[in-house]
Amino acid sequence: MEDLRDDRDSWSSENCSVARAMDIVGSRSTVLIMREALLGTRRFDDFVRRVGVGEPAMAARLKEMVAADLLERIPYREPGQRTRHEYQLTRKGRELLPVITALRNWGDTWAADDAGPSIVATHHDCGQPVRAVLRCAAGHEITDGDIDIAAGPGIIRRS
Amino acid sequence: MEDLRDDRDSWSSENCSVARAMDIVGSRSTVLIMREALLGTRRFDDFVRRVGVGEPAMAARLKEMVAADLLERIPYREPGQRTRHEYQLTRKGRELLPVITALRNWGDTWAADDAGPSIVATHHDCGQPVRAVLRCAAGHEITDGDIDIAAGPGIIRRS
DNA sequence: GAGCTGACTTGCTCATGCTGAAGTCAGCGC
DNA sequence: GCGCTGACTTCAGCATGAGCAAGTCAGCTC
Repeated sequence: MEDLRDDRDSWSSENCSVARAMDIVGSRSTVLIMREALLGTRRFDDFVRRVGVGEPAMAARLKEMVAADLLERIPYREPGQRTRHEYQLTRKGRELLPVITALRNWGDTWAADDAGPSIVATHHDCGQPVRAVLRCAAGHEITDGDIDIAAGPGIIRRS
Repeated sequence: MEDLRDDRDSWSSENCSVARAMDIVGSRSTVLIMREALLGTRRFDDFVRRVGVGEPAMAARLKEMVAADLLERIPYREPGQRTRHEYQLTRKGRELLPVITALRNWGDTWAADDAGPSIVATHHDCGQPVRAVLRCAAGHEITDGDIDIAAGPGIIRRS
């Protein structure tokens, strides 16, 4: 199969999944909210405190994220309390875990302070640290540079 | 080992690798420049055309990325041409491949148009598609939710 | 030495994201 | 039925990012 990189100008990146993903989760606060949500945070004021963003910004971000179907706004009720709403991850949101993990791995390696990473994700079954790695469908792990770029069905060729 | 999520308020996210990574590669255009760089683009005007961002913004972004050590500005000379500069990925930049790949996978699943993805990364050796997956150091693949959060050496406990 | 081209820079304007302070609003506890 | 609390909203105001148009600058070609 041809490697598309050999003729990068023959195709456009109009239909680019990376760009589309960035349009949805491209802002710093959205990513940090996802980090918190993946760590289990659900309530408005916890998000505000833990992400370190102001209330107006948080309200706006959460509204966007519910509209984008990353979070779901669900009513709940603790005994003796009135009904409130919490923000739960949808499947679409939960599937950002590899993205956040890859970002955390990279930050641990290239942007951590001397003390090292503050948190480590570990495999529940064996306790070993978890990382985002590249793997092909045949099960081979990818080491630097073993990748070709092939055309997918949604490619838009330039005239 | 305790799961930190059980007491999320006992530690702060001051020293957060995700936030630090976002401070460096958090903007849409930076990510799209990384996409292009990982696809092999090196020259200023190619970046401008392929990323679809204006020249002033591109010049500013590239300068930032060189300062952040994601790219290196290297002089080169084609025969009959004068000396120019190209932008080559550093190791720090190349190691963002899992992040971009995870983002592309997610975009393919959740934000692609009906035609499907426009490009597919394949393993050079076997031709199978490549994905970013979570794996622990013992080699187990992580399926949804098998993750604990443990304290790392850089954790900052709240007083 | 005039023109061309690639790689920027400058200047201006618009849009977005965030901040801080203050206000609103809905119920449960009393 | 008054106050409290959690969850917001409203209102300036600032900083950043991006767009477009135009200008600059170096050095190779002719």
